[in-house]
Amino acid sequence: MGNSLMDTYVQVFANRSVWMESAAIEQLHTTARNLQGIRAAVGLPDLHPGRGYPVGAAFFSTGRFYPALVGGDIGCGMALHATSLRVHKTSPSKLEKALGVIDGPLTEALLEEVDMAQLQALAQRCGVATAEALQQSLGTIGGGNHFAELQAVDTLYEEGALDKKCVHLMVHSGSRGLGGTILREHVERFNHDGLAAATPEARAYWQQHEAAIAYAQLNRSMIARRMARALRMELSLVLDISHNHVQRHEWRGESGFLHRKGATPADEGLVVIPGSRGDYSYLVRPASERDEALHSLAHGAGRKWARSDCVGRLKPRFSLADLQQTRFDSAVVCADRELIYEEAPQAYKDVDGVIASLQEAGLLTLVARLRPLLTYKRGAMQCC
DNA sequence: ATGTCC
Repeated sequence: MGNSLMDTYVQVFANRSVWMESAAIEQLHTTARNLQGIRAAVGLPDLHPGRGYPVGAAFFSTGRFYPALVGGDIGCGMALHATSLRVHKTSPSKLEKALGVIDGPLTEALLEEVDMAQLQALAQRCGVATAEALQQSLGTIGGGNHFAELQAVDTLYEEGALDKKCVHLMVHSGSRGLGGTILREHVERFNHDGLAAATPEARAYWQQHEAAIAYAQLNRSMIARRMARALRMELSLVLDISHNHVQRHEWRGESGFLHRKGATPADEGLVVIPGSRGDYSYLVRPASERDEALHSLAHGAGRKWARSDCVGRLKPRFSLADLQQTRFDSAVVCADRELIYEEAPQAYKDVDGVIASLQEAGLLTLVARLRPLLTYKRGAMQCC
């Protein structure tokens, strides 16, 4: 039983310059066809194949929603902070030295800043983790495409949008183990069938999902605060936006559910679209009135190569030292030899093509371009 | 993606 092709809107937003895997397009169509109640599926230009469902996509459904479509990293997103550090007073090597290792659990001093009652309440609401477990991974970046990056404002397209003198901090992380546990327990009970709206099961998932969203946001905030402490800088939050979630949503007169799987909301104000760790990131203004891309934008450059192909493709050409610096002379801290190959700029699409695609479709205007000074992926303690 | 899988 599938959805009628006539009633299902499927659209990919990418110009000819963007690397696009046919497997990802197939996943988009298969998902739109096979999950009951899907009315619209949109591929953003960072679209790439995922485990069954594509990443860089948004799906609108009525009557049911699909936790498996959100995936394991519920609440994953981007935060951007302005800092009190002056660009001209610092350098990648200074930053790297001052930062040290920030992978492990938070220290006592930082934990004092955490609202333990909030953590307790989150643990209670999600029902699958203790407050102690949540505290253990709080303030940790994680693996995969997650990172924290200190950046300089390279170009301002909107005058006064950011202070060019200030270093900015971008954090990409999520709910760590919590979201994965919620998804695993859900799939054990319901497979990939999704949940009918307004049932007790739907309400139960919704509560866990809300807890994971809040935990992911708190996690990003604590990552920023531990970096602020190490670098003796003040923070001022510019934005914090999740790109993995499901929301109640109205689309073209129907009310239903909007799933974003690596898709940034276009209806929550300014957002950031990061490039690879050796590329620019963009602060953009979404065209919030436009509905043809399901009120969503790309959440990054998008992978070009599968993780499993990266070491084989890049090791003959690039040493570890090559990958620890970039064309901008920024530093990449990543003590995990496999991860640094998987996350090499070559493994990602060109972010300028991704941005241009969205710009040409009238889905955004540029606000600022940010250039990496130091990207923190994973320090020495955790690896091997 | 992963208090991750070998």
